[in-house]
Parts: sequence; C-alpha cells; structure tokens
Amino acid sequence: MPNTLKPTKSIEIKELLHIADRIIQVEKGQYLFQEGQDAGELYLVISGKIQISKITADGRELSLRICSENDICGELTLFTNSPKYLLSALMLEDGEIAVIKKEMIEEKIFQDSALGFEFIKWMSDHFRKTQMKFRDLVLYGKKGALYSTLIRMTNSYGVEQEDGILIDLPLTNQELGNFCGTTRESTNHLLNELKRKGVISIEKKKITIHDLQYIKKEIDCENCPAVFCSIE
Amino acid sequence: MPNTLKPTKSIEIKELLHIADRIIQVEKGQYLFQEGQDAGELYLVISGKIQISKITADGRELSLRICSENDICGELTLFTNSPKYLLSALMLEDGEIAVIKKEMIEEKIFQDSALGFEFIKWMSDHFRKTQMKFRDLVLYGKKGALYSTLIRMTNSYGVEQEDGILIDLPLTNQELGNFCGTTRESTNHLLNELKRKGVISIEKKKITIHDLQYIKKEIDCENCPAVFCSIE
DNA sequence: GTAAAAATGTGAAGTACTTCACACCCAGAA
DNA sequence: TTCTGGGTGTGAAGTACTTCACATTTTTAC
Repeated sequence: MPNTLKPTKSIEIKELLHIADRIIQVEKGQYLFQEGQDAGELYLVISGKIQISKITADGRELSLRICSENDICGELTLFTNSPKYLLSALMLEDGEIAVIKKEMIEEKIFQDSALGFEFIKWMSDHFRKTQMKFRDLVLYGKKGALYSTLIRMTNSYGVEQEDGILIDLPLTNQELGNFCGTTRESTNHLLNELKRKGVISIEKKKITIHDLQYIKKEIDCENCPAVFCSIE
Repeated sequence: MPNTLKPTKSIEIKELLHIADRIIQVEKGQYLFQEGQDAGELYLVISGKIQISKITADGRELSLRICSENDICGELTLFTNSPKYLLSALMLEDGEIAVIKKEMIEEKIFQDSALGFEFIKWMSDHFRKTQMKFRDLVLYGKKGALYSTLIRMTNSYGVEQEDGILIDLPLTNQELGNFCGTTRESTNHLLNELKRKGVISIEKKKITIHDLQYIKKEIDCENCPAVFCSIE
C-alpha cells in the first residue's frame, strides 16, 4: 500500500468482521447494491474501492463517496423500516467485501456496548464529513464544489511526490463532475484554468496538485483535520 | 401544541434527561453556542426552537436545521478530540434546554446499551436527512434548494388548514435564503413566482402551501417519509 | 400615532454555469 | 496500419443566479 495521507481508521471497526454473514468477491464494474433494491445487509470493505452514488430521475448521477478498506457502506437503512437501498454502490476495482445482516448488527450493537461505541464513533465521523461537505458545495458554487472535492480526494488518496501531491485514483472529467453536481464541460474548464495557473497537472487521468494552498485559499478552507474532510 | 404533521419522535431520547448536568432557560436571540467556542457539552431541547447555522468567512450564513422539543444539538464534536463547536446555535424562541456533559454521554452510552441504541437511532435518522438534503441542494439548483426547503419545513412545522398547509414558523426571505444558500432577492423572486401561480401565499411571514404536489413534482420529490425529510 | 427600522418588490446589468455542437486526441481492436 | 470509441478541449448561445440600486410596504419602538 502506498504511503497515502489518509487518516488511520479505527482498528476496532474491523471487529464487525466477527459478525459477518459471509465474505464475497466482487469484480470491477459490478454493483454491490442498487437504489431501490431490497436492503437487508450492510457491507464492510476488506479490499477494493466502491463509489456510492445517487441517480436522479433525469439520468444524472451524483457521487457521494468512495469507500475503501475498513469503510462501511449500505448503512443508510439501518434502524429504520425502510426496505430499499437509497443509493447505489459501484465497484471501481475488484474487491473483497464482508456482508453483515442488518438484524445481526442491530442486535450486536445492543448487546456489545464496545462495538456499539465503535459504531457510533464511525457514524459520528461520517456525519461530520458529510455536514462539512455541504458548506463547500452550497456556498461557493461549482468552483467551490470542485475545489473542495479535490481537497477531499487529496486527503483520501493523496500520495506525496517531489512536485506536489498525486491523487492516486484515475478520474475522468465526467466522474469528477458527478462528485460536484456539475457538467463535464464545466469541470473541464475549471481544471484547465487550474492547469494554466500551474496549480495542478494531469497525467493518465490522475491529478497532481502542485499548489494545494492556492486551492484551499480560494474556498476559505479552514484546514479541518482529514477525519472531517475526506472523500471517505 | 398545534397538530403538526411532524413525525413523532422516539420517546426514549428523553432518557438523556437523566444524565443532564443542569437545565437552563435561554431567551430568544441568544446564542446557545457559537462556532469556535470550546465545546464540552451537548444540548437536548426541552422547549423552544433553535436554528443551527454556519457562518462563512465573508459573512454569509448557511442555515442547516431548526431544532425543537426532543432534538439534540451540539453533537458534532462528540467522539472526537475536536475542542471547538463547528456551528452556531441561535434561539428563535425562548426555551428550556438540558445541558449534558460530553464525557457523561460518551460514558453512559458505553454503559447503557439501550441508551446507546437510542442514540445510534437518532444519529442514523439525522444522517439520512442530511444526506437526502444534499441531492436537492446540489442537483436542482437554487429552485431545488428552495422547493425542497419548503417541503422540509412542511414536514416539520406544517399545520393542515382548509386551504392547504401552513408552515407555522415566521420566516423572512433572507432567513429562507440562508437555508438554500441563495440571496434574499432570488428567494423573493422564486416565492413571488409561486404566489403568482397560486401555489403558495404568505401572511405575516408565514407561508401557506396550497399545492404541495406542484412543488414536489418540480424537483422529482420521491415522497420520502418525513423521518427522511424534515428541517429537523 | 409617528418615526425609524426592517423587510419586501423589482428591474437592469453582470457573472456563472449549462447546453449544444463539433473538432481533436489517443489507446486498443481488427 | 486503420478504424473505433471514449475521453478531452473549446467556443457560441442561452439560462440561472447574483449584485446593485432604489422604491414601497410592513413592523417595531417610543
């Protein structure tokens, strides 16, 4: 594993493995679950990357997060009677996933307060990130959305290089746009502007950020710790 | 209490009252806490209404939620070492608030799994709402932001009338705009358009929605249950 | 009741973003 | 090699939203 800037996750969330129903292998391009399907399970990522998105009525896509090792997904329907997944989960790489029954985790959390505590901690972090993302997307327009997405990507998948930080994740303009609620063209335009200014460069669909400070300054980034500000 | 459409809250969250450090009276216009202050407590609302907002560097305000009876606020710093409040909480009415020490709740949740379970349930609902709000604010532009805010207000503070649903909460254009990340003028323009079409009417800063279906249709509302879609 | 303050209404000009249209570039398949 | 398709680059036109400026109405304070 490359030396990313990613914050170390709680070791304890792995404890959920003990109550896993089964471990599955899922290939790149497959959906782990899709919006509207019956939801009875949640997933602990052992390896691989999963993109969580919402598809709109008119066919657009809003990407919300990318999960990797020790992340949980499919959690939105926990503790409700809601029977359907609200989002879709697409495998970006081949991966190994632990499947946990909804009733199982609800029960275990009740019995095992240490596990419950870990779970609350995870939710708490997760929630804070989502809340903070809000500000950037709503208050600073599409530029704010893109810039803050770049910062989050850096926190999650950034690898330090001599000339800056490489976001070690291949991304098309369209995919990046999906995270920002913006069009491919607007994303392209904004990225080229950053290239022209020497703030970033792109090679083989991977972005290197040469001047993170510039990007942060433009959106009044408060330099939250990475646990508050990551793409997951 | 008027017969609002507000979903009934879990009775159990009131259990937190038992570990309250003290009960305080706070007057309208006072801040319960402000961004950047040292955070060591969280708050259970017994009565009154509290608006939770984020202030930006350039002085704009983004309002996130309005808490009332049995809501929790100040929860964002739980389970972290983060020492400062991330948001501000303004009293919209006089109210009575139970103050709970952060360490106290962290400890109690660990000891008392029933309480922990209730708390997770609350967080889970809370998170889902925030996540769902995202879509509307990011994907459907400012109109989407306003329309979805109106729907949320209806779910939280709507009172059924012969001619529609009254949102029983006085709101200026500016305040409504703060929830949508939009300007007073844009809010005013959008509201007037809705008035002209007979979809809403406004009297003494309170909005009555005559044709909720029109608003829902415009933003492809999926008619989520109110626990998924409220201003709190 | 009157003055002051707060909130609303509106239009014109400017900026941000989207849509559409199409050229281009490059990697992989035939 | 050429063909093909997915992704990129770009400009023109249109739409959405903001900013500014100011008139009017409503609410609050004395």
